[in-house]
Amino acid sequence: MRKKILLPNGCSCSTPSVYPSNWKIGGKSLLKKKWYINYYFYDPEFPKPKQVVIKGMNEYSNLEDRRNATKLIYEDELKALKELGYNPFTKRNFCEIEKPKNELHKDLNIIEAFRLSHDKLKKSVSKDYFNEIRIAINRFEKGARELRMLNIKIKDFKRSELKTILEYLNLTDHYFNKFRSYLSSLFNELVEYDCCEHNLTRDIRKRKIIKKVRETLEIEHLKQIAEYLKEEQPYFYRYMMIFFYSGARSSELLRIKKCDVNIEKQEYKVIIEKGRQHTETIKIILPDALPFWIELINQAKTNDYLFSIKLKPGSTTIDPVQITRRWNYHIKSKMVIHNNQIIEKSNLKKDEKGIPVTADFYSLKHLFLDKVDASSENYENISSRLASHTTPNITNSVYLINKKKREREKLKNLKIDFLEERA
DNA sequence: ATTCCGTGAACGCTCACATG
DNA sequence: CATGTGAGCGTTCACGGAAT
Repeated sequence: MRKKILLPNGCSCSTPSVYPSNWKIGGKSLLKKKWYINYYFYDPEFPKPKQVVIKGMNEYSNLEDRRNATKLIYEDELKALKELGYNPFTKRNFCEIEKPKNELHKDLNIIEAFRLSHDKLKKSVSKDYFNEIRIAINRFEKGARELRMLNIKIKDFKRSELKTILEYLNLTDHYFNKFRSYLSSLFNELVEYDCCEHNLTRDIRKRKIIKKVRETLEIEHLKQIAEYLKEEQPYFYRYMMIFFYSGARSSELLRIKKCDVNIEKQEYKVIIEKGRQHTETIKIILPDALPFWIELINQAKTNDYLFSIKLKPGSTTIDPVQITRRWNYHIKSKMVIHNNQIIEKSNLKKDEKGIPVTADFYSLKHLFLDKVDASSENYENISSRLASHTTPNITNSVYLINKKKREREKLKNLKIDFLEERA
């Protein structure tokens, strides 16, 4: 009996034989015969073996050529069987078939399943959110590892086990809930791919959160800070004024290019990135902010971002986090309130203690928006209009577009006595 | 030496929808 | 119409490198 040869994917074959058997040494009379290579292929998925016969060598009528051809065919066939996983039943090379390696299936362990599921979200969620989920999975994996729960298969994963891991992670209430929602996104995918029956997170209670009030500043103090920044950090001051008067997010402002701004119309456009759709939105420039915009535009080249490095026009974008850092660096860590005045910490006398400035930059936006609403009795909810949150339904309606246009025209004339020195 | 910027991680807030 | 949920975007902190 010839030896069986083991092949990829649990298949095997008999050692191919060549007819005539004395093909290597026989004389010219062999040329009268029809040569062939013969072997049997075994695939556990098929009940009977398949007999394979190859005859390509017979087109050579010279004995040497036929021998060589046979040898080549023989070697090629073996190579195809062993290395490419050629399967005579399916006529495909098993090893070259796109493996469902990246596919979700219920036998994956929980972390593998989470990671694959996470990968599927890439197309539909923001970069940030995608990243946050990745971070959450990392942390989850760490917990599961420490609890020796890494090897649980996704199909066997139990609510109680999920709960155990989550509890073990010692998350704050808020982050616990966030975590829960990250995992929920993952489970939604997993359920769709039949990896599990339910979205297990749904059965885990959310934790109660106590809302904190954001610290803010007195308007008077903010004015003083603005004065200070005007002298010491004019670019930051300029940004701050535009930010406050715009009602926009830093992430939006930092993406604006010179060509997005139309000074004559008092308008600029921003791109709001939500999911896959990036929506362009027109926002207006309030009269009080106009000088700052003009200054920026004059300093910028056409393709410049208005707020690049150092918050000056330039060719690169910067991370919105820079705004917070500036605020921390220049205000929070340097300035204190003393005798109801904002002063530099270093100017305090020895035994004097100031009240630290704790308000964060963003909280001041709310302060300002309140002010906007208050100073514009006629236009209720101006601030949300400034922020211009749109929904798809609204943008689709011509009537509403015109209405929005009219509203914008009104805003263009709105004056607010914010941070204005009065004579 | 000081200032600024980038990145990863953790955590916080809130709008816009879906849901009931 | 109130409430829950998903998603986007915000801050804080630590570390480290580049520019000035």
